[in-house]
Amino acid sequence: MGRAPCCEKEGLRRGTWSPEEDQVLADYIAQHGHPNWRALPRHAGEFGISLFLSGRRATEYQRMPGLMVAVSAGLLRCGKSCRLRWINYLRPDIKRGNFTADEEDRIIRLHQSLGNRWSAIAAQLPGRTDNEIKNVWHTNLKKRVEDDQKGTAAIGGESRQKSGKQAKAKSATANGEVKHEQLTASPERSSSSMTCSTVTVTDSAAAVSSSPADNAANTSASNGHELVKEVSSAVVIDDSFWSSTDLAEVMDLGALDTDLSLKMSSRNEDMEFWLNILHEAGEMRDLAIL
DNA sequence: AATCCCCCCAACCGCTCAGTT
DNA sequence: GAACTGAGCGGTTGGGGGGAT
Repeated sequence: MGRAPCCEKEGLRRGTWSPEEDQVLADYIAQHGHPNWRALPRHAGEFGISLFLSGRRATEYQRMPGLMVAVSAGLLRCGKSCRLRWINYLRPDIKRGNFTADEEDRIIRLHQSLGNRWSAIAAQLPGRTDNEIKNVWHTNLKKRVEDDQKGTAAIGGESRQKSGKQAKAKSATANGEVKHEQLTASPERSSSSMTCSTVTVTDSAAAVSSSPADNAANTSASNGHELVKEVSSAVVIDDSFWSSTDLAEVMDLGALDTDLSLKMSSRNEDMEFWLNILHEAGEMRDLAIL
């Protein structure tokens, strides 16, 4: 008997995750964890709706219309895709940015002893994912090792440096000029393990937050491609903040500004507007599933 | 300025393994 | 022990950015 697919393929989104999807997923996992990846996409959608109805994500929903669609439709992703996105991208403890020379050397040594067991190698490098290590091996380290084995020391030394193209891209992120694709729901995405890191949030996201935790909640939850475009003035959060703060705590939805619901209550017209969108999006979901 | 081409990396696919019924 | 499910792992791919021409 053939193995059943991990999920229904029809109606599911593929490809790059949108910031809205990231937020739905991160919100849900921060609150509920991920006991069951298979069921997570549906539950995440339901949870997102409850957030909307409670007004806890008022600002985000107003700023990101796509978020409502993403939420109301549920996460139209298979559980496997959600798991991968979380593990490789959204997890709070992921260290982003360049691999240090020490990390690269460790990867090479570990690869010599462990082979292509990327998860085992990743376990020895806190903050690094197996996928990331696998990528850096195939794009950089493998060639370096091969060159070294050929005895071409000069090339080997050269290969330690990123290619000019890559180096430029990385330096851009180190300067806080986060590229469209490279901004992720993980703040460290824009940081380097060797350099400073910055986190940018929009004015609106910062405006509704009265505490550092709230700021972080908005930052963690609302960063995304579109948000970068929208940045008019950045709020910079130091690396130390992220390293000392647990995302689950940061994203404790109960800790969000309690005045938010009051703010929402003064926007009954907006609520009605969004409920209409919710309704329409629900119909869209039904169509997608069909 | 336009086009080509290389390279990076996020994400998908298919498989295995472990747990459950 | 068989059947099935879900999680995790490693290989692979394709989109897109950016340098080269």
